[in-house]
Amino acid sequence: MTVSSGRRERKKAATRQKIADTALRLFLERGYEAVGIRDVAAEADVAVTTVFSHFASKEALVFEQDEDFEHRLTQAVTGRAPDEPLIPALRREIHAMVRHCAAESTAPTWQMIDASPALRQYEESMRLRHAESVATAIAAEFDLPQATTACRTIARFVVDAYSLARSAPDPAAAVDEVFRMIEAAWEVTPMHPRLRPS
Amino acid sequence: MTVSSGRRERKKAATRQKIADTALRLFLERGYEAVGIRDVAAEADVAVTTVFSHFASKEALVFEQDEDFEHRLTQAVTGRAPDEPLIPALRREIHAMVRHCAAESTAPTWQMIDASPALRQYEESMRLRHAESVATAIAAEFDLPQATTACRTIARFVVDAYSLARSAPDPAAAVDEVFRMIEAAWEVTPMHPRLRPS
DNA sequence: ACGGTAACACTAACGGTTAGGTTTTTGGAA
DNA sequence: TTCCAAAAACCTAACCGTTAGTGTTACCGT
Repeated sequence: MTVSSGRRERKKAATRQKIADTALRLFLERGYEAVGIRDVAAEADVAVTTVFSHFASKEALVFEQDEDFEHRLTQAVTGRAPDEPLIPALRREIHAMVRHCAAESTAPTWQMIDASPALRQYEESMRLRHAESVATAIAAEFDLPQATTACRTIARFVVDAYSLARSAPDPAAAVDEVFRMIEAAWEVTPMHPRLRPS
Repeated sequence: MTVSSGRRERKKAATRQKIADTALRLFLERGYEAVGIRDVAAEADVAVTTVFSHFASKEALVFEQDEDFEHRLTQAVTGRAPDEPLIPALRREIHAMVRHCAAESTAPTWQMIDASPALRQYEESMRLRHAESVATAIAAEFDLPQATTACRTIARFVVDAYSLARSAPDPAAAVDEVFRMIEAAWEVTPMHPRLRPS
């Protein structure tokens, strides 16, 4: 029933992937703004409406698999070692994300993103959505019924760290610098267990 | 020469204002997405191209005068009393801005903004631009040649405070809560004069 | 084999935005 | 006053992302 075992789903996934691959290739070849949705659809040999049935917008084509960064962040919160404090766990994950953006294979894509205001704006609002998820995960971690202002603030600061680091001359050092500040902010929070022994 | 006496500029400003007023009125009457640029232009009795020569986008019509929030923030940094510390000055200004959004007269506009994803996204990226200006102002205040990561981080946190407070149940309390965290972050920054006696 | 439904296609449009080129208004100089 | 250059506004026609409406095909469970 739910496991409607797979040719249909495989074909759907294949179509989606073909669209994403084609789009990214064209964007890198000719530049993001120089390529229209109609170009992508034609080159991928699908209808324009099919493109939009797989991706919510032109920008979403670029951030195809990056939507799972949200999952990695919430996972860093809920799935960390039992004794690992929250902030260092988040720092590790942000470090990994920043490193990934600078990696050989993905670097041209990120340069393209940095060069396009539309893409930068899309990424920022994507990160804001992610921050809300992180806030919820933090709240759950501390048995709060819902995300408090402190949760949401820490989450926001964490995605800020990513954003600030990416545009810094030394991204890794910037992550550490921002996280020193986040750690300090965290310590004046009701959630910080500074009064609880072990 | 530069003072090319004012009728031209006054007329231009008047046109701009008429467009902005008409747009806001229509948006509030019929809803933001239900009103097209062509409607605004017709009602303001100008051409569509004239609208776009005064405003960069449809969203910009709503944030007409809010561009000067940027000025108020940088002013809070550079124009504060000689002995007033940086963070409290910024907190005062954010408090004022949040209060302004909840004011009787502007409340419907802000409700409209909250109801429209396009407007919320536009506002967020506007605030990010503002954060960069604030970062530059902070850097100048500490005789830095350019904005460091710490400057940019504090600036980002400050605009986060605004954003988080606006969506909190008690905005004023939220500003204070977030600023307690910002203050803590500020104190672990190289710029904090904790080692300098008076 | 069959009926339902998910995926895809096609056409046509909508709405924000811009390019092109023209007309009107304005400020200042002859 | 008269005339000119520049600014402001206009008009038309499109471009491009996006969506609605309406089929058509391919797959899945029965």
